[in-house]
Amino acid sequence: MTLGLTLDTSASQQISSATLEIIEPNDPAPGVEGPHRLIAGDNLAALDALREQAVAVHLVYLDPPFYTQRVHHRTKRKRNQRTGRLERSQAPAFDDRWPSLASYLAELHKRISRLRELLTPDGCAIIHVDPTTSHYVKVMCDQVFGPECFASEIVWRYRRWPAKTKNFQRVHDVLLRYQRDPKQTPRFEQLYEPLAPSTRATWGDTKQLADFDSDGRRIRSTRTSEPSPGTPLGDVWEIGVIAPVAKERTGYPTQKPEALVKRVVQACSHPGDLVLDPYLGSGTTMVVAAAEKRRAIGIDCSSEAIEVTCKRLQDRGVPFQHERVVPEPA
Amino acid sequence: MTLGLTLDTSASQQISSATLEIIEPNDPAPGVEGPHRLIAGDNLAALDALREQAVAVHLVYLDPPFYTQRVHHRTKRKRNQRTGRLERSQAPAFDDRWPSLASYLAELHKRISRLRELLTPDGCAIIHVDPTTSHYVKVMCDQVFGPECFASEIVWRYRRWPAKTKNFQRVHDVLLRYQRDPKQTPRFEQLYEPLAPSTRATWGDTKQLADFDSDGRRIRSTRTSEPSPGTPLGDVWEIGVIAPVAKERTGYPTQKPEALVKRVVQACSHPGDLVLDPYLGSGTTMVVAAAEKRRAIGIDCSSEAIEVTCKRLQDRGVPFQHERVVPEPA
DNA sequence: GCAGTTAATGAATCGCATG
DNA sequence: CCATGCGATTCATTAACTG
Repeated sequence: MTLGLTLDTSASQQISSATLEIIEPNDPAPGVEGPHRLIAGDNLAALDALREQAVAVHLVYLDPPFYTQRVHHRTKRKRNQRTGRLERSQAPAFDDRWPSLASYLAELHKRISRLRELLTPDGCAIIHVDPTTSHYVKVMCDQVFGPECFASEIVWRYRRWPAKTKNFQRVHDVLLRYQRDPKQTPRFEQLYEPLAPSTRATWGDTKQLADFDSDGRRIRSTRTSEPSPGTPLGDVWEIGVIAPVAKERTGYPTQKPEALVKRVVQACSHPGDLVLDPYLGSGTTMVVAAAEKRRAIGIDCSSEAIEVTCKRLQDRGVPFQHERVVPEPA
Repeated sequence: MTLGLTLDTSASQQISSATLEIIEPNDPAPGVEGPHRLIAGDNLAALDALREQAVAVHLVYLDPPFYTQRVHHRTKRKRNQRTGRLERSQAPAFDDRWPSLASYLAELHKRISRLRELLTPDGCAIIHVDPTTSHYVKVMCDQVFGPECFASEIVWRYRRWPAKTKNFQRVHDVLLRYQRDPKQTPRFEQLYEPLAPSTRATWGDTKQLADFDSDGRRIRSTRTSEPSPGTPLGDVWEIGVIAPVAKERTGYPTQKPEALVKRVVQACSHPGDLVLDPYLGSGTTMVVAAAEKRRAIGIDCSSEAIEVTCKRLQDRGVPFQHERVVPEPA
């Protein structure tokens, strides 16, 4: 028995020779290495072009389609001038239908193989999936990175309306984190979360100190007066989904909360670093990277995605360079 | 590329012909179908023997070794009579070292294939793993049950002493739930968890009701006066690990909290049902099943496990039948 | 201004109607 | 009869409004 399925990855190695054409240039701020780049077009070709440009990224966050076998739509709202009523229109944003799980994984494999090569040795990639595909994606990623490069399975726990089902409500997504080189000290900024209520009740808000007797045996810990920053952040994150009426909501489907991406960016990169998102969607990664003083490259083939992101970056006053993938004739 | 690894499962089909010998019989309580059964010996042979007996179980919970590549020890505490000091001794409990991940999965595959056949059509199996092996185990289980039988990835989130690492703290385990037959209405008892604070603040403790106007358009929801039981239980469970000094602690390694197993038992079985645990360990499943008025079968090959469980059941006044696997000469 | 109240609505799943 | 689609369900959350 082979585990599950066989992927044809022979095509994974063929490098395309597309180039990136600058539609609207933008000069980086003084002292910064380059501008934010928004790239419209196929991410596979774009990644090859970035390799040609010897781009080195510190963090990749990718939120690929989840193998839902559905087309996802963008919702636009408009107030009807005559009636004064809010009206909604729908436009297809991306197509998540696949012939098979194997074909889905094969396409993802190509992208992840290339992403890996763009990473700095201390960089990492974070792949956002859901618990119906996460296991297959993890096994596939172990092949790309090596199992020893697997760093974390992060669980994003959210709250939402209940579904009518004789099963436990599905209320989590999964983020797989891989390091490029496990021998390097990873680029990692320690974040903290609040102490558990039981800990605060017993120990207050100051650090505990483990104590040992003369035989090296553990004895009762002592309270210190040094304030505790909280407990080091775990791999289960409770962050709300974007509320239906929140200002943050763009109408782009599958939009992820800024709070989630912000945590990824803060923990896995430093200010000035380069962050890449090859499935940009509504542009959350670029918005967050800019706010956190990182430099961002975002890629998406959906014109709806590019439109939403452009608008969002402009609204925030984030300057960026707009580019386009140009396939090279063979 | 094949995904990860190839398992030799040809041996999985060979059914052994072991029998179960009753060491100490026990009559079931009146009106109950049979006694709790504690079976010492290899679980593979025991499962074959249970099949011979046409045993049908409603729920399987299994907590197999996690592929830690270590031997795990039981800690015994004793007060030294002369010095009055607490002294700890260690005895090997189980060996979790494997030649390869493939061999680990192959052994688990054999057990899970047999477990599946013992399940009632509306029954389910819950496999407790950790996030370093869960993905491979899920892919393997998809082969045994069929991917459409996968019901839930349950995340057990616990709190513990932080480790010093340049990574997110690992604070979760994974429980994979599979149904025997997805066309059957699953045996599932709806449990609830408290409403989110924001919901209570806005809506109070009563149910909301969606409203629609005459055109079928959504209008504002109304408050009802019917009290809400809470929100249907999700697939992320926050349950504390057993504290190092808790009464519940037996000294057996990898012991799981009763609260965790209780939730599994309450949600996935009814009173009077038969619950099976082929990696019994400290006996938590039998203790919880008995307390929840379910009937239990526990199997373990470790004499330390059997000893701990016997003591624990006796301390709780739970009567049980003690049996032993007797390999049949070929 | 601030706090408390009210309004608006996403989207998972089941069950039933429809083709 | 099987596939498809739509209606019903109902927490969770923030924005807007009100006193």
